Amino acid sequence: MSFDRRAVYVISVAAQLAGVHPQTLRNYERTGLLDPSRTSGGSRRFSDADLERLRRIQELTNEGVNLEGVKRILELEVRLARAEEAVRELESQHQRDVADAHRQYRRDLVPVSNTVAIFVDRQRRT
Amino acid sequence: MSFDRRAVYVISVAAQLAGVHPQTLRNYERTGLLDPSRTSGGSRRFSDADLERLRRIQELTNEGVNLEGVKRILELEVRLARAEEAVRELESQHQRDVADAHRQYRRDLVPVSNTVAIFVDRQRRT
DNA sequence: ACGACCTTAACGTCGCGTTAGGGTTA
DNA sequence: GTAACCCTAACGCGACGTTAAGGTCG
Repeated sequence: MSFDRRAVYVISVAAQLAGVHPQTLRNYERTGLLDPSRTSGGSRRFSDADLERLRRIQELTNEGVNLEGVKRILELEVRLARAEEAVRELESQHQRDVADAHRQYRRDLVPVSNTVAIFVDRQRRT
Repeated sequence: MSFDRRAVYVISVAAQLAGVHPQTLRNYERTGLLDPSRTSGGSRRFSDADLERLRRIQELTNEGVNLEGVKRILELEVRLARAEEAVRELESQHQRDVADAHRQYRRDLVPVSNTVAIFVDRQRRT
């Protein structure tokens, strides 16, 4: 569930872990689908995040989507996840804010209809 | 902005309007990308909605996305639009509900701290 | 009865995964 | 020094737009 953010896999290992030809990974980088970091010597190093993305790329290409399609789909999936997260966030915030509004009054308010006399001291108001 | 929902275009006209070979439209239907209605005689009839979708398909394929990718992208775009609409809807509903909560109390409640005496008639409560 | 529709199938191009060849890093 | 990395380029297969051939609707 939690990833090591460091880029640790050389291309052959990354390729093996994803069941892909190493040259395929170079192709993906060239077309902008992946962006692994590099050592000072110029070798690629893939992170867990790169691998996760790579596996999603594999799923999509195996299902017949070409690279241009994969690129757009991944972007749309990110945007969709953000929007759905925003919906969940708004829904819970809605609950809280409405409940707070009620609580604020229930704490120290009394319905006028339930009182026989009220004397308001407006001077004391801030 | 508003479309005629009726399917009125024969395949040659639809193809011409979208700048596409008629046979391409038959391919799109076969792969499930379009679903024009049919006359009793078996001829295809395309609606404005079909044409709108067709133009979006053209945009994507011209940009290098293959048909499987187009199919998924169109679906994701619908889901994204729905989610973003839900966000807007929740935001305005939030405003309304919180304001309503306040209004409900302001109409007939008075802060306890601003009164010098309250006599509650609990018998009258429903 | 002729033109536009229908279907299935063949052709051609292009994207992309793989392989090959030659040079550099560890 | 050898094994794995780097790059560019060529090969091969499959997807897809187009064309072709033959039959049916209006």
